[in-house]
Amino acid sequence: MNAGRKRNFEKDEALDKAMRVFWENGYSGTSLSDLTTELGINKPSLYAAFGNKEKLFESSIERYVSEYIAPRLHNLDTNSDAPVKQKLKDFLYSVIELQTENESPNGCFFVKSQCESGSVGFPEDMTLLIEKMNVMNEEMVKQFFQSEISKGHFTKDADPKEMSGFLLSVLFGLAVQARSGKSRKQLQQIANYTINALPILDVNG
Amino acid sequence: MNAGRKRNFEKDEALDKAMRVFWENGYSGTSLSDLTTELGINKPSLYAAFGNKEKLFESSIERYVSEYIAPRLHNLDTNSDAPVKQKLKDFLYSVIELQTENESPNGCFFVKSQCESGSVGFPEDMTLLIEKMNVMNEEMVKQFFQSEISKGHFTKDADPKEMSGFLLSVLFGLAVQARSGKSRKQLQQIANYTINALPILDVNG
DNA sequence: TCAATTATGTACTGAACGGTACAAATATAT
DNA sequence: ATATATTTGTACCGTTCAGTACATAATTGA
Repeated sequence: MNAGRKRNFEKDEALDKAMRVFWENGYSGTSLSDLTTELGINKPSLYAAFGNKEKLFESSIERYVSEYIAPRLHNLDTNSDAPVKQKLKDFLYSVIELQTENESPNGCFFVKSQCESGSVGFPEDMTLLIEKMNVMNEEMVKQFFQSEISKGHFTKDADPKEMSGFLLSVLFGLAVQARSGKSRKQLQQIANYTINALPILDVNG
Repeated sequence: MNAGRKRNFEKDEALDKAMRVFWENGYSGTSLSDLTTELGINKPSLYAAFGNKEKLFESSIERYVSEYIAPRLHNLDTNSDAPVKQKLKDFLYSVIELQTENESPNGCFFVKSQCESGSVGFPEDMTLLIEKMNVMNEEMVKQFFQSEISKGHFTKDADPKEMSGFLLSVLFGLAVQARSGKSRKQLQQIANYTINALPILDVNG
């Protein structure tokens, strides 16, 4: 163990709280006072632990993606041998659940950040990071469709790129609607409608 | 004509510029310096003409909706007796054109504001205003589907509420994707895919 | 025990924030 | 001409911003 006084907060807990503050208020909408108040620590501790506001935001969004997005995408790809329809429903419903959970802000932190990126006060590095993560997520969704098509679960002329673009649009749209207060049930209706709109070949043919 | 010195800028032009600044940077991401620099006027003139930052934002979003959104929705409802598919394509394509125009910021000012609303620095009045406008837009899209269903252009079990919720989700999603730099062509593909996913009854039966 | 190391709390920095006071400039009405 | 009304430019207000200096407190290794 190294010498020196012990930190009297859990770094991981603090990061989790910071993520929620940014998720609620965005980067430029969040002040250091907001953060120190919510995290219950003071500025020197925050800077020692996380660098600065920008670095803390980057850590927050990385945490969001690895904790909330990546597992859901991974589950979509590897979720047993359930029918496509069920896989998609599980995936969309779990995203909707996340977007409407009472313990965390409405909507999607990642979508909110995409909307904020490109603004003057939004650091270029953060925009690039978000872009990179977005490409990775797209790739995973595309691979899912590719795999399902190759297994014969979609009509033969189905295009994985088109379908992933379409599904991501709906997902992003759901996030916006969740942010504006739409109920879980309303979003689930949209999800159901979306799934039914895909050219899925039923197990029965 | 009233007495007093003449204003040496066009109020409407200035509002248009302000709208674009907010559209690009959001409410909390825009400072008064950003505004006065871009508008080419100084603060006392801005305050005399538009009240304050909050009022100017409200005027900006009202202008955005009345200038860019409302006409497109109106056109969707009244666009001659073209086939539904064509009406929807015209509508979605014109929205995509707006979201990817080089002369204005990428994405949709309205969607960006919805994502920002609910944040601590975002005035309650503005959130309510946006909510109200959102309900109106939803209503117009729903009425379009209702009307088209009653004309027999959709399958009989089609639900106008579900369909409008779905279409709005895609629209919002397109805005997010436009903001993150997707090309016009990519967005048009998604639009085409969406239209084909709707249970439209072809003119030929 | 005591030097070295790390975290904490307070108090501060210069810059930027939203907003305004006030005098000079410019227009109209009489 | 002159009183009145309105806009403009400058210079300022108090507050908050992100970030830091520094002294004190707590922990370790020797």
